[in-house]
Amino acid sequence: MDKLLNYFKILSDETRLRIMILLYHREFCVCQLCGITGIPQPNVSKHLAKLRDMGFVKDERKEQYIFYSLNIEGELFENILQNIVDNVEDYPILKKDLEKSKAAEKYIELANKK
Amino acid sequence: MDKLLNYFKILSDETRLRIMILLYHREFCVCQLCGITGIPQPNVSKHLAKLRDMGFVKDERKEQYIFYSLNIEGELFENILQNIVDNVEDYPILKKDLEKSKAAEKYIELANKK
DNA sequence: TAAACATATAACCATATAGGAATATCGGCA
DNA sequence: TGCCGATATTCCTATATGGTTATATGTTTA
Repeated sequence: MDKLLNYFKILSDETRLRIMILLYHREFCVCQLCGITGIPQPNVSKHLAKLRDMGFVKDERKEQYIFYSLNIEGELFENILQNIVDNVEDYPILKKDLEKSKAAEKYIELANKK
Repeated sequence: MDKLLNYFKILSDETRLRIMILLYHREFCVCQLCGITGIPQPNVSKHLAKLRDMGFVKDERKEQYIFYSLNIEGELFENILQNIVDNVEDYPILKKDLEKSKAAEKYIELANKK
């Protein structure tokens, strides 16, 4: 039951929901998530750590970057995320995130050049 | 988006999830919810008030009792509740609640006789 | 109208949580 | 090895949340 409650707790915070929806599409590194969402880096890292501890994402280092990806099993959770994505027109913040995520490489290059 | 976040916030608390799953089956009055779940009455009332304020349940007085019922629109939310019910074997607390709810009238009579 | 019951509210406490700012760690590269 | 960028962690604060206990409100009935 705790797992179930944790599902919902995770999704009940706007920052985490934004991250989860992005990761539902593909993996991103921390600086990409920061660039896309505009959320400060320590904040993103802290939420990712919580998501990792709860088993909802996994991380993998690639060179200097650490990429996070979803690590979910069970249809309920996937159905929820899919439904949100299907109705993304109703959630402007999520829609903008997804649009910006199409140029996600940019947020790596920018970080490198600064 | 707030509505969506509220969905998940509501479901991320065990007490509220138990209440919601019960109300997903049919309406109950406060004392029935207390009797079935064993949760203290002020506690149940407070959660119901929050659910009502958020628009997820509605109340209707019938004689001395106030009955609460679900007031949800949209497939996402119903699908979530349905999925939980379909897998109720995984959640012993919810299963026990539902079993006790079959004799829900008992908790009205008991209250009356005490 | 007074008593009994159903429900709601208030006061209080403990805990959890999220964000911001500063700093620490860690890996790659000059 | 020492610097730099990427990420993690710590400290602090403000706020929200849930439970418990006591009390208030409202309805029925005798």
